[in-house]
Amino acid sequence: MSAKIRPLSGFPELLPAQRVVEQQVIDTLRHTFELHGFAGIETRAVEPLDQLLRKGDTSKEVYLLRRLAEESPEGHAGLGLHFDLTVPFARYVLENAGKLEFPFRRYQIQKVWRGERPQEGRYREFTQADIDIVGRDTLALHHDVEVARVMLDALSRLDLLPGLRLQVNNRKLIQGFYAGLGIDDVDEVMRLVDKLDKLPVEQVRTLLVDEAGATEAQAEQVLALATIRSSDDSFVDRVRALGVEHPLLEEGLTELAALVAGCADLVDDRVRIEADLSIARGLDYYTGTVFETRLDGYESLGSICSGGRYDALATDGRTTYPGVGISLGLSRLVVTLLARTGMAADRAVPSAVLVAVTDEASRPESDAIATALRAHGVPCEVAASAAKFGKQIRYAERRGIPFVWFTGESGHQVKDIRTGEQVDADPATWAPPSDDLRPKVVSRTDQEQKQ
RNA sequence: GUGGGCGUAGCUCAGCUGGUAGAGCACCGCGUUGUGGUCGCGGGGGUCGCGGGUUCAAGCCCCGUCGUUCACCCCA
Repeated sequence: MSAKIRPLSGFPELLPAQRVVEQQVIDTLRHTFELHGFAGIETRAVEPLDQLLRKGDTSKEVYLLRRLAEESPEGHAGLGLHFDLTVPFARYVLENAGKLEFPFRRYQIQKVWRGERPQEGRYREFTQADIDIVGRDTLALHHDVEVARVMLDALSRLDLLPGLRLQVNNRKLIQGFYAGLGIDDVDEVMRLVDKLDKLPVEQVRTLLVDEAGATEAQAEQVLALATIRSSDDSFVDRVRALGVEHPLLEEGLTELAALVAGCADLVDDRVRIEADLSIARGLDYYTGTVFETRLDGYESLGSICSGGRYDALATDGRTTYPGVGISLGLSRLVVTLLARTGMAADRAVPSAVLVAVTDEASRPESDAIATALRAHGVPCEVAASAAKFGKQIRYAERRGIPFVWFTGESGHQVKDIRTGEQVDADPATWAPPSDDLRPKVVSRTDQEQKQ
């Protein structure tokens, strides 16, 4: 192990005090998902290559698996690391269809891998938190509303986040509108419209005409649709005012209006929902509702939480399992937030107490004190060495441990090293204030107040 | 995959027209023979990413390479 250690970008790793923050987010997500009755599952890290590549032009993103001494003609095992949790979930549903109850609601918080060129918020290994609901043959629209509501609830509970907005749209609405306009290359137009948040309108207009073969009039209407956004169902009238007619458009309008209305009661100043008719999503399997989520002040990150309705992702040829889901980019969110705000836990270890060791001969007595504290739920550790008490206090201070326990001729005493206050205490009953029991995340606003 | 920026101590960086590698912070020790933080004094730490070239002489110039970072592509 004397080889030179080099960092590897795109595979983010956290320090202990940062991991506390991530763990807290994971705990909140799991708690929220379970409150809504979603079952937790984990799928294997690898899928057969043909499964992974069904999704479309993602082949260059997939990490292949091979043994060092691979001898197969292809030179690999035909397996790849999964690059999202939706495709493996679709496979899982088909494989276990006979044992699952539908509609099946599950959450899944796991690592995924993509062969990306890393940059802020883009990693080669990262964690996603997905919720999906899958039905057999049919899945009612109210489940689209449900996944949005669950994720809004989860985001609301993550009070370390800045303001954000869940942007929703509907593929039927877009496709119906484009069909009503007589546009041929619907996918290409959607792809170009998706660039509106990066390119100026005029440039997108030019691209629509030059690359997607739209007429000037069609481009005009496409852009008019894409600029519509509203936090209530007023977008419906604005779309109708454009004068385009198509049955699919009507269906999309109805669905989107129901979705926005169905989430209205969960909105507050920090967490909002908005119909944004420029949202299209690149993935081709979405068939109705689509979601994206943007953090205020973090627009360059892109979406931190995306998903949508997919009516045909999972099918065994005889039965189709339509689904709707949404995926939170946990790493994108947490790693970026940590880096930009310096947010972290107030201590790097769980210990609330450091039990001092007077000399090595009496270490068993210190161990016994620690055992007594743990017996009633106080996380603690025993000093690593019987160094001078000043050193032991510094040991605690460096780690952010708020209390040090001393045992001497005068009996047991516990010292709050932040105030210097030292009092008599009984290891069988003493506990720190509940605020000090676990590491606390120093929140965004706390940090701003300190500065 | 395409294009640009940057690699000097654990961290942030300085290093002049090439001439014997520096600062601050952090870390360790002592002052302080068993209760920290302040202060003072002292100390340990660097194949200047790596390889080659030019030169009497390269951290500095040239080429390559690796790493990293940003933008594009795509996406969580």
